[in-house]
This record gives sequence, structure tokens and C-alpha cells, in this order.
Amino acid sequence: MSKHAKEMGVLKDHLGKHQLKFTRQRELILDAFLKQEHITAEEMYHQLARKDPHLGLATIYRTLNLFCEAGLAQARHFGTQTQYDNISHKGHHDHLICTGCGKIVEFENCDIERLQEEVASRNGFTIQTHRLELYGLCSRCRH
Amino acid sequence: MSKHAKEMGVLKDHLGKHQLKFTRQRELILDAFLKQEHITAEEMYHQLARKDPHLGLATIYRTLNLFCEAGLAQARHFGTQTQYDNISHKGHHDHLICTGCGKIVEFENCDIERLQEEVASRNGFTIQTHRLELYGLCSRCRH
DNA sequence: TCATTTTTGATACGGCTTATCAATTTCAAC
DNA sequence: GTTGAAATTGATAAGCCGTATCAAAAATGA
Repeated sequence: MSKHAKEMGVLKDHLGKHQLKFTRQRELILDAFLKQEHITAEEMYHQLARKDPHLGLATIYRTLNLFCEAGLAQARHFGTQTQYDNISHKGHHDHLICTGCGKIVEFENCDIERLQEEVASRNGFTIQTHRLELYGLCSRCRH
Repeated sequence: MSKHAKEMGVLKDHLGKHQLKFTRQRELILDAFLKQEHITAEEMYHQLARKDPHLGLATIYRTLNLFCEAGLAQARHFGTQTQYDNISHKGHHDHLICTGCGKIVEFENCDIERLQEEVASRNGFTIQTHRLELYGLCSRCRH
């Protein structure tokens, strides 16, 4: 039994409900995707080039978008590229970014996350993932 | 004295520190920008077409990016376009984004902002601005 | 196996943003 | 107010990312 049996089930379920087919490529891409916390289509294209040199970039895009529809992934625009987040990955962290020197500090805050849930449910939303970035100056750059 | 004297000062300060020049176009674009809470380059292009039909789109992009560097604006990628947020605008708002239909709900939450300040100061940071986006499904898309 | 429907891979295309570059403007020094 | 070096502008070409297209291949169910 595969390490990713649960997610594979979610995918097959989605495929079944939408008259879509289970293909070698979709399986390959899902396996690779689930090993990451987040990835871009281009990155995955290069990663998989060894396993299957003929796998097309368009197929990667299509498949990652399929994962979004199936609820396995979450697309996020980061700079000019689209990043696909692995929803099943635990331990999402947020960032403090120094606009002076570019230093990045990661943090996690349960209270903030709880309040986010509150805001979401008040608006009828169910959160899948989030992005929180605080921009400012670190102590060294403040002078 | 202009309504936007403070921001104009910030801009001139930035220009001075980087050997950049104060131009008619930059003044025009800043005035238009500060009247908005957020805007895309394309939108501004059309807005300003009346005041200055020869103002080029490239100049708008360049200038909005300049505002980001000066700390007056913040770029945010929404779908395929880039939106420029007016940082000086009171009531910075965060976004709930539906991954199903793309609906965007704006919100503000003082408690979250207070906790952000706490996290920042605990790490020696002074926050200038932030970005918080919650991704999930709205009530309609949850089925 | 066969027939039907979906998927794939290669590539053309499209939208948004940046790079290029000659002409113009700014601005400090005279 | 002229002058001249340096930056900016505007027009447009180029670039990048992601999607659409479509003939060939693969998957599913009878």
C-alpha cells in the first residue's frame, strides 16, 4: 500500500465523479507532488524529466490544476509564478520579512490562526490554507 | 498645500536618496494613486488617458514599482494581474479568497493586527505593512 | 477486442510586464 | 538663463507564464 493512499483515494474519487480517467501521468505527478510542501510547474517539470523525459509541461499544468479542483492542492501567485501548495502538508508557517536587508524569519502563531478561522467562518468560508507576511525593519536595519 | 503633502514628501525623499528625478508624470501618477485604495496599471492607464493622452503604459508600471520601493505602495498578484495597494490608506484590509469561484471578501481584524505587532516586536521587527490572505471555499462553493 | 471518450504532448497563442533605445526632460553648475 | 551630464519618457519589441489547440495515443466499459 502506497504512502499516499489517502490522497490517491481523494484523486480517484474526484476522477470518478467527473468522468475523468486515471492515468500513469497523473499518478506520477501526484506522487511527486505529495513529497513537497509546495512546488511550481516548472520545478516539477525538471524533477520529473528523469523519470519520464517525454512528460509535457502542459500536462503538469493541467494536472496541478486538477489537484486544485480535487482539493489536494492550492494555487498561489508568488511573484510572477504560480506556486502549488500541498494542502495535506502540516506545519504551515508565516514570515517576517525585513525590507531593509531581506532577512526572513519564520514563525507560527496559534492565536492568529484561531482568529483567522473565526473571520472565515463569520463569512461562511472554510479555510484551506493562508498566507501571512509581515514586512518591516529588523532591529539592525532600524537605524 | 496639497492634500497628499506627506506622501509627496516620502516620494521626494526617496528620489533624493537615489539620484532620481521628480517629474511631471510621477507627480501625476502619485496624485491619482493616492486617491485609490488599490489599482492596476491598466486601470490607471485608462484613468489618466484623459489628463495626459500621451502617458505611456510602461511609465505607469515603472512608477508604480517605484512607489513600492519608496514604501508608498505594495504589489500584490491577483490572478494574472498585479494590483498595487495604497499603503497610506487607512484600514488596511486583508482578503478572504474563494478558491472555487474566485470571490474576494475584504476584512479587517484588530485582534489579528495586535498579535502581529506582538510577534514582530518579539523578533525585534517594526512592521511597515503586511499581507494576509486566507484561501478557502465560500459557502456556495463548498458542495 | 472494440468503440468511445478522455488524455497527452508539442506547440501556437495570448495577456501581462519588463527591456530597449532614441528623444526629451530634469537639475545642478555655471 | 544656459549648458551639459544624467535620468526619464514613450513606443514598441521582447519575454515569460500559463492556456488553447489538435492529431495521436491511452484508458475504460461493453
